Amino acid sequence: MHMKTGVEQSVYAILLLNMLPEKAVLPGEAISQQLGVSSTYFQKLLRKLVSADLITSVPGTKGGFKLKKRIEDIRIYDVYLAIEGQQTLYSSSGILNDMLELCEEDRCCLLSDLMQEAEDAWKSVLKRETVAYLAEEMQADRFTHKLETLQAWVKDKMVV
Amino acid sequence: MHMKTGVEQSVYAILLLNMLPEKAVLPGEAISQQLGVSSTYFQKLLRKLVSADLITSVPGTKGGFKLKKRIEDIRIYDVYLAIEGQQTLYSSSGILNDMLELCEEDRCCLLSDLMQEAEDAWKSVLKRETVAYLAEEMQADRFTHKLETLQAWVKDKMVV
DNA sequence: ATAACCTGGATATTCATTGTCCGCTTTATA
DNA sequence: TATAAAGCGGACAATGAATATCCAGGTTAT
Repeated sequence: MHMKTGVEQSVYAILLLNMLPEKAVLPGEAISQQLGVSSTYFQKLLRKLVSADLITSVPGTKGGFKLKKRIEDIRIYDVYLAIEGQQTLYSSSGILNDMLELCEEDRCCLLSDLMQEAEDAWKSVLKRETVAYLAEEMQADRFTHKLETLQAWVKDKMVV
Repeated sequence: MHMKTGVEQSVYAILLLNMLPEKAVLPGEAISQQLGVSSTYFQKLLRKLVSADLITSVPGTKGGFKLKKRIEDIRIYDVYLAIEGQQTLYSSSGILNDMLELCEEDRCCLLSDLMQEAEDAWKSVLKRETVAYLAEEMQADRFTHKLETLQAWVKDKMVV
């Protein structure tokens, strides 16, 4: 039981895209390189973010990706949902139904309600904070110099 | 990101063992059959429950498994921990460290704190209820007849 | 002594995740 | 208008964790 690495990667990709000036885009290849992840695979994750309306893509020369929403409007949960999808953390395998030989209408799982409640509690934390919250955290003093380097890199790699 | 099926299986195994009279044990083979799962694999899960001090095993002829704790003292979280272990739901892959070229002492992940909080919220629900709570749920009227059948099966398969 | 059970290690299988590849469309620019 | 650079989507391969099997040991009742 472990969260996909794509969620973390996507969050940082969004923080990168947030450094872009208006109208500019960043090619997927560049993003992948900066994150240090497989570019062909990360393109697939980027498309999931596009499908979830978190970012937009521009095809063609001078194409790339940019934010569709402001980071204040992107909850961590939105990123999780875009990458991992709707599947629940727990799903019954129906053991009890077999053990008690329950008919269709009586089918149940003693754990489902509790697990659902636990999952809701988990999600509620991810729904509480947005990516903007992380951007603020990144403004810590000890990072300022490093951040400037990163912003310079973005200016170098961005197009239009 | 999905919980192992072994957690659900283990919970129902514990409920089965709870039907045993004092001193009696139930062979692992019988348990697996009742749950409808691979017996050789489930033996491994049973040993995890033994390591976690939730159940005890008796080797030799007339051997088997029985509860070590009362189900009132077994939290759902205990079962989860026994099967899935201590690993956290989220662990940083250190992307930010690479992006900002942070030295050892500055290493950090913006997501870690939030994810830890979410996980704690999730765990707190699993820590709240015990297996006894599930046993009560199972007492629902519509199950009474089926439960008697199950208890008869336990009496048939138990030893000593 | 034997049979029935648990134990622990080595190993195989399965499956979701991760990663690659290719042909396609779109668009800036020469 | 041709070319190059980018995203799109599907087919496919590699990886690794979860699941499953097997076997050579221990233990204990009969």
